[in-house]
Amino acid sequence: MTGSRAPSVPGRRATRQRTAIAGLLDELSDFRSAQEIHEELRRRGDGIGLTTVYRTLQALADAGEIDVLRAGTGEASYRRCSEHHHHHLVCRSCGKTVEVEGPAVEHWADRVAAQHGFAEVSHTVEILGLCAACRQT
Amino acid sequence: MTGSRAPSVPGRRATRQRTAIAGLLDELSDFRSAQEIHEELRRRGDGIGLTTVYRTLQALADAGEIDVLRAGTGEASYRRCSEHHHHHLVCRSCGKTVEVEGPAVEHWADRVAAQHGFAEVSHTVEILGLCAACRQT
DNA sequence: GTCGATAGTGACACTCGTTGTCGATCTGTG
DNA sequence: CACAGATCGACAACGAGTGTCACTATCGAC
Repeated sequence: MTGSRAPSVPGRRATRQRTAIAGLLDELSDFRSAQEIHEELRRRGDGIGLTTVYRTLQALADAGEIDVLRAGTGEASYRRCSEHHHHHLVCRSCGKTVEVEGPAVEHWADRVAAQHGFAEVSHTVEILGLCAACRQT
Repeated sequence: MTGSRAPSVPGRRATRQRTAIAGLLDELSDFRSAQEIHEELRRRGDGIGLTTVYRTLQALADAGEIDVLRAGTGEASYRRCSEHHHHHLVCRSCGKTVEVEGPAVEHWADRVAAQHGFAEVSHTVEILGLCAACRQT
């Protein structure tokens, strides 16, 4: 349960806009684009600029507070995630997201990279599929 | 006349431009963006339009003849690859690319997806690192 | 070989996500 | 409270990629 904490991480100051974005991210559980977040905030009456949303999301991502997912078009989506290393299982229809772990995958990636003389290894693993609910229809 | 194979896959006709693009892809072993391919062809004297390069690469990708990799910015890179399912180990400095296989990863992805009720599963796995040569410097 | 239908080409305008600019505004501090 | 500097946001700019459409090259038919 998230009681209260400092929702500002971007730079340092706590502003109305940053609080609003952080709050919305806490509510949402699936990946949302910057534009969607901007729209939702405006719908709620929070006057906020698109530029600010972009900058704040990027800062949060840089700080590791939220995860970024780049869709096929290169459009970025954001989501508040748990802190430990994990990957995502995303429904390609409704966007439902499940965090998954795979120690075996981590080891495999490191091993393969080492075999080819690569160091400072990072990796991206995303699984796309159709969730049970979306298949029903 | 028709001593060589048919390098055209996009639509059906074999044109000078398509032959040039296919030929260049055969030479290169690392991922290149559409713009880089366009520049290189022009440098060689092949008069070719950027639009045509984009369309041809996309058609080749749709036909499964080449692989697409989307960098952080969403910029797409293309590369002629082997036909069987594989993933890439890419040097983040020089772009050197190695094809790798990981049956364990495939199974893991399918299993995890099934556990959460997901079907029609696809996945992306890319490993980024610094190759031996780039570390030396 | 040459004709003609038509797939293909490419200069250009345009979309769209994202970033840069810069004066106005707000925050935390002294 | 006053102030320096962080932050905001309207707008312009950017860059990858796509749509348009008149012109051109390919290739099957003859």
